[in-house]
Parts: sequence; structure tokens; C-alpha cells
Amino acid sequence: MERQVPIDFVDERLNKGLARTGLRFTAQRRHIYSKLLEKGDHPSADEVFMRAKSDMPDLSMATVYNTLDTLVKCGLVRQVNHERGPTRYCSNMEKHHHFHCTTCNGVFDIRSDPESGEPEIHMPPGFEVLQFEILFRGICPECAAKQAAEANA
Amino acid sequence: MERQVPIDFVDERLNKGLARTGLRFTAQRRHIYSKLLEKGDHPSADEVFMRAKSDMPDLSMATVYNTLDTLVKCGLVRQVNHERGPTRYCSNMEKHHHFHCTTCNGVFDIRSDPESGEPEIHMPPGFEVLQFEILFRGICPECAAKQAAEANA
DNA sequence: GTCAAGACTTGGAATAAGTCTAAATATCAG
DNA sequence: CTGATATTTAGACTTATTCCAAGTCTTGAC
Ligand SMILES: [Mn+2]
Ligand SMILES: [Mn+2]
Ligand SMILES: [Zn+2]
Ligand SMILES: [Zn+2]
Repeated sequence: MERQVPIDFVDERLNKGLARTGLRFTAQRRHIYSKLLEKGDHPSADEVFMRAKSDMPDLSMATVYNTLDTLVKCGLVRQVNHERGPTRYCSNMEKHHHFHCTTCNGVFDIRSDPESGEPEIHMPPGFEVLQFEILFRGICPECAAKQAAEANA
Repeated sequence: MERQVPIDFVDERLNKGLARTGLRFTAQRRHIYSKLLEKGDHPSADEVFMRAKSDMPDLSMATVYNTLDTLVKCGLVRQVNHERGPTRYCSNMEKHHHFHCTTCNGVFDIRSDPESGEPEIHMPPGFEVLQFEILFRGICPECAAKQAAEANA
């Protein structure tokens, strides 16, 4: 499950991101960023805190919030908000969409076929689109399997 | 700006929605629902409260939350969450997408061309899509005009 | 290396958004 | 009209996040 993320990879990306904005490289920032890359899922700030704290016991929640904001500003992490509830964070900065499982609340990356351009939606005049994202809702494979198993029982 | 919503139209939709779920027709529910339809924008619960309270001074915030939940359950209103911050509510139940202005935080409906089907995104195996929505981000006409005016000055 | 300036981290207080509770009130079938 | 049940209400509570002020770390100048 855990992705092995070469430490140099983390350092390099982080360094570049921080440099662009004139911010400092710190142990906490590296640690939190590597935890995000490691799992590649969409944790809330609280989940990030728990994961990161296990390896760095003096870490504070305030720093998690600060760092997540910093990573967003550096362009290394995206915020994800698809429903009422805590913001989630996504460390995959390739262009992609999301699938939200309405059963388990999980968020999954959906790769954006590189050739498919903008969706064919006609914008009313004057709206300048800078970016778009498609949000799919439904049932994830794991939840679908569980439901099928229960139906059989 | 205000849309004239015939009271019978409100009553009829609300009655149908409530009937489907066995809930009662009340003055508060009608009032809040008609306020939503009247403006057709995407207010937060707090904004709904302020608008509705002006005409119904004893209305409580708790009722606004309860009613909005009720309207969602009845299929008369959608929740909209595109960013950290209070949930917004949309009373347009036709299939449509949203444009989020990153300058003024406004949310605008984008009609979904009825012929354009699902976006051409390849789902990984096992994901069952029940619904999708496209979220556009950018600058709304009003904010674009303001920026242009400032640039000229 | 030492040092000051500024950046960063931290715990805890403060705030914002939403949920819960229990008592009062309204609705509606009979 | 009446009783059973649904709804509304104020306020307490929780959760997620932001703010703050004090302490610590990093860095560039000497
Ligand atoms: Mn993602
Ligand atoms: Mn809408
Ligand atoms: Zn699921
Ligand atoms: Zn705008």
C-alpha cells in the first residue's frame, strides 16, 4: 500500500517549490510532504497530523495546517473539497479528476486522458475559464464488492 | 434581479417533494424554499437565514439548517461545495454544472448541453459512476470587467 | 564562529459552521 | 376537537480551522 518515495525526490520537489516562493526548508515541511506523497491518497488535515505525528511526536496541529497551506502555495499540493466536511489534500499535481464514493467517502484519482481537451460545454459570454475539474460520484470497487457480498448472504 | 416565483409553483413543488417523503407542509419550509427559488443563486445557510428572517422574524437558524436538509432529502435543492467554507445551496434541479469565480467567490450555473453525454474519461475498473459534475474555475464577467477597468485607470 | 533579523513552530485561545437536545408549538388523521 | 406525531426553537455542544504570542531555528553579515 505504502509507496516508496525516494527521499531525494521529496527534497528536490520541496526545495524547488519553496525556492520559488522564498520559503525555508524545514524538517516538518519535509516530513509532512513525504507523508503525503507516500500514501498518495486524500487525507484531511487531521489524518495528516496523525500519520506525521507517529514519526515526529513533537509536531503540532498548527504546523500541519501551516504546512499544508504552504505546500498549496508552493504548488505541491491541491486542496480537495467535494462535500461538507474537512478539506482534504491531494499531492498528485498531474491534471486529474476525482471520484467520490458516496458510501465510504473515499476520494480516488481519475486520470485525465491527455488527448481529451475541455468538455464540450458552452460557456455563457464573459466567463473566463482558467481550469476545470470533473467530479464523479458513485460507488468505489471495494464498497461495491461489500454490497454484493451482503446481498448474497 | 429578483425572480417572480408564483406562489402556487412553490407550493406545488414543495408539496410533491414533501409528500414523497411523508413530511409536513409548514410555513417555514415554504418561506425558505420560495426565498431560494426567488433569487436562484447559491447562498450559504447564513445568507438564507438573513434573507428569510427579514420576512419572518421569528425564524431560527436551526430551522434554516433543518429545512435545507429537508429540501435536499426531498430532491428540491442541491448542496454545493467547491472549496473550504460554508456549504451553499442550489435550487436549480435541472442537470447543470458550476462556474466558481476565484475573485469574488461567486457560483454560477452552467447549463449542461442536453446532447453532450458523459465526459470521455476512462474509469478504472470497478468504479460505478452514478452522477458527475463539472466544476469550472476562473473569472466571472463582472470581476473581469472590474479588472479591465482598473488596468485602464 | 557569533549575532541579529526574520522565519518557523508551538500550545492554547478564539472563531466559524454545523449538530444536538429538550421543551414548546404546530399539523393532521380520526 | 383531540391525541399522536412532526416541527420549531434557543441554546449548549462539537468540529474544523484560524489567530496569537512566545520560544526556537535558520541564515546572512561581520
Ligand atoms: Mn487527487
Ligand atoms: Mn447551481
Ligand atoms: Zn467506497
Ligand atoms: Zn467574480
